[in-house]
Amino acid sequence: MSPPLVPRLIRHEHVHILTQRFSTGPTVNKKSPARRAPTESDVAKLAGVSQSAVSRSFTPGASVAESTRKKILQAAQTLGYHPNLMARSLATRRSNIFALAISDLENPFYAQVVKELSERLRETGRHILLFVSNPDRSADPDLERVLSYQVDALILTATTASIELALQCQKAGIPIVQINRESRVPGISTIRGENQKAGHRIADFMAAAGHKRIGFIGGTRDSGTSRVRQEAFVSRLAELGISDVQVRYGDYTFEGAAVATRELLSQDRPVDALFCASDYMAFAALDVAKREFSKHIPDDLSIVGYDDVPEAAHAVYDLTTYSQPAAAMVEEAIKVIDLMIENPGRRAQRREVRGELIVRGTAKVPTAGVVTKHGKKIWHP
Amino acid sequence: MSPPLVPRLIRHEHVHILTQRFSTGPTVNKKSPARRAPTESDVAKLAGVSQSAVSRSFTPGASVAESTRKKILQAAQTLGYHPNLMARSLATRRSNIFALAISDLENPFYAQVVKELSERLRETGRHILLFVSNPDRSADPDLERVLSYQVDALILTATTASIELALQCQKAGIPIVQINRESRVPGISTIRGENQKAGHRIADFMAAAGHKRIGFIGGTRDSGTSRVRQEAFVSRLAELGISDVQVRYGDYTFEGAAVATRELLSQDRPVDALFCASDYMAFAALDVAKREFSKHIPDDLSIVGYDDVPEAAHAVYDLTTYSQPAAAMVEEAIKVIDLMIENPGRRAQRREVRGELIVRGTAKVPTAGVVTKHGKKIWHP
DNA sequence: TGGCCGCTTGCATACGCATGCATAAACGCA
DNA sequence: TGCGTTTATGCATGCGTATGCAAGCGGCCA
Repeated sequence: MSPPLVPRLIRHEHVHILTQRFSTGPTVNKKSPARRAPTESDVAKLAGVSQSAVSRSFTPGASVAESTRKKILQAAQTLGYHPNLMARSLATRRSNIFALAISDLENPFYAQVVKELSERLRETGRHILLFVSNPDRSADPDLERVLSYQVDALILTATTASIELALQCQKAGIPIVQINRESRVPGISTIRGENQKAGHRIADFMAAAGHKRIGFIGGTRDSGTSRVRQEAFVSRLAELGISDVQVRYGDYTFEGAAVATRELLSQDRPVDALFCASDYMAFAALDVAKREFSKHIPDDLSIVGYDDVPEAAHAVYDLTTYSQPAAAMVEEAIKVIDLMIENPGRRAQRREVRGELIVRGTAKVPTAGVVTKHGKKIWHP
Repeated sequence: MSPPLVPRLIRHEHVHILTQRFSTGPTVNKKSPARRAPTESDVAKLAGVSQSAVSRSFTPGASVAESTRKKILQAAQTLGYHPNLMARSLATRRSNIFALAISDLENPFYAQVVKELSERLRETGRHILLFVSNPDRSADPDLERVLSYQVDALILTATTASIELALQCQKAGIPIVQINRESRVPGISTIRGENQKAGHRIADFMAAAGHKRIGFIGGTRDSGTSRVRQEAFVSRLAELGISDVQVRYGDYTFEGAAVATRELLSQDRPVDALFCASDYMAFAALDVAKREFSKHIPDDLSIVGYDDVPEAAHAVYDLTTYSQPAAAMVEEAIKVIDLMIENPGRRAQRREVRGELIVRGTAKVPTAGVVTKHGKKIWHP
């Protein structure tokens, strides 16, 4: 069964991979790479205490003498012990894992949401189990799995979840929060920006700047967020006597927005102001307008975005936009979740996070109404 | 040793009920929202079989009669049973969770890596536990936690891991793979693009197009990937008689690259060709060059990026770049990991994923060497 | 000195699932 | 019909941690 030593060594030198193959087999055993991880019992043995003492040493607020805890931590250190969170979750029925379902990762706003969420959760020792879904496919079959992983909560953003899933989660006691969505699924809490107010404000802003022929580039046709912004925008413009509003959809994609912009600028009487339902799409619009239509911004065309992603402040974009602070939204989301975890019977919440119309260089500015707040110029008539 | 059967059952019932009481809150109890999730035992009881039969029904390849499996699945269905993956992980010592450590989410390349990885893993029933790290802080304290979650593997990208962490993981039998990094930490497998070849190729390309005064915008100063590209690029240019190469660092950020570009274009004799170590930085360079310096691209200035992110193909950028296919890299990474999981003794692997110099509109094209491959124009002299 | 109290510690068991082993059932073949 | 063989099922136990309960221990006061 075990070949003589010399051939094996020779083989090792020559055929690297082959020797490696044998390393797990029953013959070779030089340094047992898959040693099992130390457990609390191992630590206990080394420290001369019981397993429960070790457990308590790792449980904040548990009753252990300082002296023995020290001894135990010492032993744990030398063994390289790390608590097994799977086992802990089993016992405590709490995983400290949040599921995050998302689809639009290329959009910097959502990248920021992920980042902020990860940061905030880490502060409290929790982590993210990621579900990236395809925007054109239902995320449901995937999300069913959150019921198997015993996640403590489910956060949805740029994704849909069916009512059935919501019900199942509710039955399982898993709080659900959606960020930046308007849909009102019972049992799902909602954190959103002030979509309606923003629509109104931007309409006022453009009208006050003297624009007459205005365009709107929405996200997808079934996006509630986009719809609310659009409706508020269009209706307020109508109140102001501007009823000729061109609407296109960019599907929240870069290329889609570029196409929409081309359409809006290729008409006989092209628009002279454009509200895009996301900064990401506004960037595309900006590029198309400047490069393909040689528009001078903002003299020939005003562009306003939505989100105020970090890139919007960069000199190359300098985008006028309505802010929707990802950090604040994430914080609210976590607050709501913690509330729901503490208090399971609680009803779903709806919260709105405030934003401002940030005045930068891509849109004509009305003569009045610009004020400075926290170092930023905002329009607040 | 074993107490009579009846008392044990009673006690069991008591604990059970108490837990329930507390979990719903002691006061209200109208519709018990936090009902405990059904377990295999519950399903077993309903189906009139043993718990192990249920377990086997959910284990592919286990020995169960088709008739009873059907009965069991039926019972599971009516109870709304979902296997508890924490418990399963405990028992099998496999979580089907991969840890992904990442920092540069705003860079579309990494967004794509996340997306592809998520997609591929889902196909085999695995998921991502996300660790977003701050680029200017060591990810280590955070990554220690991967040892607590019993992840099956650790994937690093746009992040560093210390040798200590690598050793700990190795001891725990957790494979580590880094994507798009050049550092040679023993025990960490590596998937990378052809950084060196790319540096050479782009140097040849620019020289052949007649450029004389050339710039390079690297990532961070300590990025191995960037360094390899730079060294290959600079040394090949030197061989070709071009020794005047300006080097700046954009820290892989948009704004950083914009600043670097301004420097390179503000000089007395500004560069006429620019190689950026990532597309994301190239976008910034493009904008600065066009908007702030009114450069006509590519007549006044050639810009070449690296990565070939989806945006690079968009009409508004139309960026000439060296490709580094995220999907292929992710696939290799998973292959390597699966190999290491199957075969724990295995040595770390280093694999290189091929790319091409994709010819688009932001750089002057040499008279010879352009061929079409898979519908893309590439430079292959 | 005796008794009470508070702090530590260990014991036993539960968490939900997987799996080796033994047993029972079904089947095939002569 | 009888026996060997395969297949299906249940039992018992283990995975690593948390925690209620009881016992031990020391201190403090009367």
